[in-house]
Amino acid sequence: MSQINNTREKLLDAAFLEVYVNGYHGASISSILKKANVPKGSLYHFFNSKKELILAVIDERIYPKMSNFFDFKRYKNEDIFEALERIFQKMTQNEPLLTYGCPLHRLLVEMAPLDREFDKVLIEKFNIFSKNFSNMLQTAINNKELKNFDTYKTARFFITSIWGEISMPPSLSKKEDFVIHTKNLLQFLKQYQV
Amino acid sequence: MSQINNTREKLLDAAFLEVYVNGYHGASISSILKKANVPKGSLYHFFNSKKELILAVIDERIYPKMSNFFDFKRYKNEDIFEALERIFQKMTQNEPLLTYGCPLHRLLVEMAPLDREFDKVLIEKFNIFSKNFSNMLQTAINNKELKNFDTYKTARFFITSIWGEISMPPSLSKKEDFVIHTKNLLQFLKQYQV
DNA sequence: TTACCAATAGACCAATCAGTCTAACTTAAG
DNA sequence: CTTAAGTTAGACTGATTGGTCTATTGGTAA
Repeated sequence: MSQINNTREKLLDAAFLEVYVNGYHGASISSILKKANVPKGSLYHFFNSKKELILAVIDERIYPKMSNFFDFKRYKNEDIFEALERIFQKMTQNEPLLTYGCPLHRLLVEMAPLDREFDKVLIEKFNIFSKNFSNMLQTAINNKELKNFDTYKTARFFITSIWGEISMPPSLSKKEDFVIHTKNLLQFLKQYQV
Repeated sequence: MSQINNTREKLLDAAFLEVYVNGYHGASISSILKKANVPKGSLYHFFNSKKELILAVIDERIYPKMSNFFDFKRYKNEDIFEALERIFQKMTQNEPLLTYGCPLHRLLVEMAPLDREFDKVLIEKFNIFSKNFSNMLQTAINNKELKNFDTYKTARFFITSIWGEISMPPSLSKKEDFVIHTKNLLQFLKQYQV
C-alpha cells in the first residue's frame, strides 16, 4: 500500500483545482488524471464515479477550506463588532478566494438546481455557516450588545450577500469592493446596537 | 425564407432554456435542436458555433428579460424609497426568477472567469444595471432626499447582494427570504436619508 | 422561365466523454 | 515461500460532444 492513500489525496487535490476552475460539467476526468499523474484504474478504484469524486472534493477539500473562511467564532473580551471586523478582515486577506470566488457557491449555483445529492450536500454546508453566524449574533443579543431580532434570517442575509460579492469574476473583483461590502453589512448591523 | 427568421428565434428560445437549466458546459447542441425542432444545418447556418449562439442568447434573450427585472427607473412624484419599494415589489412577483435564479448571474459565475468574451459581455450588462441604479440614487441626492455618498459603489453593493440571494437554489429560495433581503437593503439605505 | 441564394436536412466526422475490464505489480500476513 | 488483497496500469468501449459537408428545397427577382 502507498503511504496512507497518497493517490486518493492527489486525486482530490487535482479534482478540486479542476472543478474550481471549470465547474462540474466543465471538469474532465482525463484532465484530472493528468494533473494528479494517476492512472484511470486508480481513480475508479477509490471512487465509483465522477460525481462521487466531486462530492468527496466538497466534503474533504472545499468545506474545510471554507470553514476557515466563514469562521464565525468570538474571541474572549471582543464585542460583536470587533469580532466581525476581525473576521471580515481575515476574509479580506484571502486573496485567491476574493478573486476567484467561493468554490462552494460556484458549485451551488451550477449543481444544486440540477442534482438532489449536490443540492443536499451543498445546502447542508450553507446551513452550518448560517447557524454558526446566527449563534454568534444570538450570543450578542443575550449579552445585551444587540437588540433582539431574527438572527438566522440576518445570518442568511449576510452570507448570501457576501457570496454575491465574492462571486464576481476576477476582472471585476477588487479587494476594495469587498471591504466596502462588508463595511456596509456592519453598518446595517449597527441599527441593532443597544 | 420563413417568416422573419422564425427558425433563428426558435433556436434562441430553446438555447435559452437549455442554458438556463444546465449552464454553458452542461448545455447540449443536440438537445437544443430537439427542443427547437430544427435541423443541425439551420443552426450552423445562423450561428458559427455554440459559443456564438449562447452569446446571442445573452444579448437577445437574457439581457432584455433582466433589464425588465433590474428596472431602476423613477416615476414622477415618487420619493426614492417609494420607487425602490415598488421596484423590489415587482421583483418579488417574478417567481421563476426568484426560484431559479438570474440567468445572467449563473452564466457570469460559470463563464466569466473562463472566457474573455463571456467576461466582457456579461460584465457590460452588470455595469449597465449598476449605472442605472447609481443614476437613480444620484438623482435622489441631487433632490436632497439623500445625503451625499458614492452611489456607484452602493449600487454595486445592492446588485451583488441581490444576486447572491436569488442565486440560492430552489430548495432554499423562498419568496419570504427575498423580501427580507430587499427590506434589509432598504433599511441600510435609510441611514443616508436626510 | 431561369437563375440565384437563403434555408433545410441529416449523414457523417474526429475528438472527447465517463466508465469498464483484465492483467500486472506491490505489499503485508501467514 | 505462498497467498491474498490492495493498487496500478492503460487499452478499450459505447455514447455523445461540437462541428462539417453536400444535396436539396423553396422562394424571390430578373
